[in-house]
Amino acid sequence: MSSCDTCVVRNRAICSGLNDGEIGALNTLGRRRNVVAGEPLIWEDDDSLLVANVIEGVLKLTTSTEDGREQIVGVAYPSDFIGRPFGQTSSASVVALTDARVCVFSRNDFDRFAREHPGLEHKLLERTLAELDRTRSWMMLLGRKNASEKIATFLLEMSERLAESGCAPVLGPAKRFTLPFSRQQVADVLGLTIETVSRQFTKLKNDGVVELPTRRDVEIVDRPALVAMAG
Amino acid sequence: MSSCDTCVVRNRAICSGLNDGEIGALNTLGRRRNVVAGEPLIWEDDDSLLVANVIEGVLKLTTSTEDGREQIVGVAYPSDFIGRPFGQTSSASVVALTDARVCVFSRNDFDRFAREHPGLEHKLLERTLAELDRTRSWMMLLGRKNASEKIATFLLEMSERLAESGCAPVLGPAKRFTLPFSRQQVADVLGLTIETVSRQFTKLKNDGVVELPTRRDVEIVDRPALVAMAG
DNA sequence: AGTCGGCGTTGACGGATGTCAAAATACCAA
DNA sequence: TTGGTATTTTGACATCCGTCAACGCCGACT
Repeated sequence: MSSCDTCVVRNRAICSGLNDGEIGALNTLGRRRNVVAGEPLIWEDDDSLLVANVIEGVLKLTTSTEDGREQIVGVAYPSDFIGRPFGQTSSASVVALTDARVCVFSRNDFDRFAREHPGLEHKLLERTLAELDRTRSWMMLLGRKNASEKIATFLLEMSERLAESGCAPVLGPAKRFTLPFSRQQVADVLGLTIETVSRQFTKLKNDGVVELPTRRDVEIVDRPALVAMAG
Repeated sequence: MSSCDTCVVRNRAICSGLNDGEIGALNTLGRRRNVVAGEPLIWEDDDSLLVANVIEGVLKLTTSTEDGREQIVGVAYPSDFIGRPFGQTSSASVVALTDARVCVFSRNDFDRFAREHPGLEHKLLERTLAELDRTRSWMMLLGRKNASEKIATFLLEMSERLAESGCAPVLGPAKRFTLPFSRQQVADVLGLTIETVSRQFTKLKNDGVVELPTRRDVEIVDRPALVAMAG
């Protein structure tokens, strides 16, 4: 039996552009792989050897300078596609933030298969265009927003992205959620230092806008205030 | 006679994925349009009504906050594709920086045509993936680089992008070029203020790294220094 | 040529955020 | 529970860059 038959992201990932026969063919090329939190899957500037669909978990895409500064340039959730097809090298590293399960393909196999299946390429194109939109709006945040606007925008985005994963019908943004990021990683997403992130979180807590029961859990108490802060 | 026959970007734009018959069909959907410097072509958050290929000139893609802050999130050169196919709204405004000539299509027409021509969609996918790579490396700049690193990186990128336009065989980065940006626009690309940009330019000039014969012209005198500064 | 207006430069100053260091807290394993 | 470690928080201080204001330059137009 094809493992695609039981895949929870079958209807949301780029595979949804394929019929049953095509899925079967693609299935022979890919394999499931578990990645534990903190483990890298793809290295920046390495030959782009593999691509993958995220089945479960959250991964970060990062770029780094030689002197060790890091910027998180993307976050991959279940059903997202990662890796760089049709190119020699990957421009970002991919590292699991939580334990994750992915469906990996060799880049060469995937490229060949995709070129023969326009439906798959179309889904990938739609996804890539959407990711580009999202990335561009993040550039606005990085270039033009101050620390408190960055934090507010970040928390609102998290409450939306982390709610989407459920299959429930349109439940809206989550009021309470668990961040897949450490404070340092939040800083790496927002182009801030860990100290600034920490101070901003403390301020939001003191102002009664959010509650922070643990290091990773967030409860949004005053969403309108957050929206106003996000700018 | 099809205007595509004489199009200077015919072999570099996404149209290069089409044969002569297909080009003829696409040609009936599109029309040439001139855009004068400063004129907008697409508005942020508007219904995405048109897409286009850039034939000549340079255009900026921008996003803005309600209170008027602006971030340039992309720059389109000849042969680049602009607009948002397969989506309802565009996430960025497009405004000409120089007088420009574009080949525009209604989004609906283009979407329909693209879905029927996988070769075109493939070219668009490759272009979108490359643009996403470029955008991500720009996020690193916005989030983690300081003013002098930003300026150095910017000038090096300009010297490469502005050299590419020629048909000459691999002439390498330009030593001397004319910026399509005002100082304010450079600031909007880099997430800085016009004053900081101006001071950094002056410093580079005083240090003998560049010469600035006019407000728009740049000559790179000490490229290795610039590369070292770019981080 | 003279004048006007936009753009760019320069200076003085302040504040937001980074840096460095220490303390506190949460998490984990025994 | 307890101890140990990594993470986070907090504080003091430094600095880079933004803000505000004045001035200068260059091109356009009469």
